[in-house]
Amino acid sequence: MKTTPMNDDLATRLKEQGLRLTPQRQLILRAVEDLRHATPDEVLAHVRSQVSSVNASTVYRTLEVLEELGLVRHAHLSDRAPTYHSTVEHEHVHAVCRRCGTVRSYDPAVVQPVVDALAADGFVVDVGHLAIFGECAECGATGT
Amino acid sequence: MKTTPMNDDLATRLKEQGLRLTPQRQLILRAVEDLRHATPDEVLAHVRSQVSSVNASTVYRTLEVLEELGLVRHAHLSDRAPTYHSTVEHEHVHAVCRRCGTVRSYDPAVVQPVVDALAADGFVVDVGHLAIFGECAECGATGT
DNA sequence: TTCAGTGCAAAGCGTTTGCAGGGTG
DNA sequence: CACCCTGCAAACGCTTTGCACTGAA
Repeated sequence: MKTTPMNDDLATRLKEQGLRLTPQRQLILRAVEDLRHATPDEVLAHVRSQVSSVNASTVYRTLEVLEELGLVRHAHLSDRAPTYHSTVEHEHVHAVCRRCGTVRSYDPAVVQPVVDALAADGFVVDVGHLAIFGECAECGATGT
Repeated sequence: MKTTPMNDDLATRLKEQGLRLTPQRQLILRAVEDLRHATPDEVLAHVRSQVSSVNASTVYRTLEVLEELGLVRHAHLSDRAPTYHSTVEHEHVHAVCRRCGTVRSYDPAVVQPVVDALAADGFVVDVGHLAIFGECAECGATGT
């Protein structure tokens, strides 16, 4: 198994928690990074394309661990499965077109006014989790 | 069955679409209004507390119809079931504390800057669907 | 050698669907 | 009296869980 910066990070954080470094955990983290935005199912498929026989429950359990370690994050970009992405990328806000399903990423600065407004109330917004639904330019232009 | 303004609205809109006014549809719409924010399951329980034997599938099908008619809306305030609310109330944005689960409603004005920013991109935000996750003042003050 | 991690299978939860009977318009 | 709507039951998609075995440290 090759060593990458992210892998070192994984190994370190796992050790801190008394957890173990396994091939599955490395592969699943790599899959999330490669796919950029992926559901557990897509992660499973990606991992299986490299190594046979990885179980779905392992993917779910691993994504949970990786999220606790702060290496991945998830957001709900559809009514169905959640979407995971690596925290190596910059934090971003998702805008999802409900008509065509396209996901656009925006800089967190876009929602800063909202964050500030709610902060006045003592509410701390989890920007990375934010999903904004609506209709994109292409779909809107096409008319209804 | 009593007649209310909302019920008249329901009857009218159903007729426009060639659909039928049934006791179930009236009860389910009323339940959503009474509960303010409710999952399909909670709506079902509420309706059943008044009339026995209403089926879950009827609730799902009816909520879908009511949403198409523009009488109710839904947002995803948890990782599980969606939450429905009546459109009689003013449109509002939801802020959900991930720690205690409390849902706070905010005026859409709070997110206007975001709406404007994305509008510059041709993206039309569905404000009513928006759910902002984070941590509320009480939970934040308590420390981690 | 220990105990965290895995695969497997079954169950869980929320939701959808096919069908036949029932009630609205 | 046509046909929309309902209840029922089964199936569905995604996720979680219990258990015994495996393998990392």
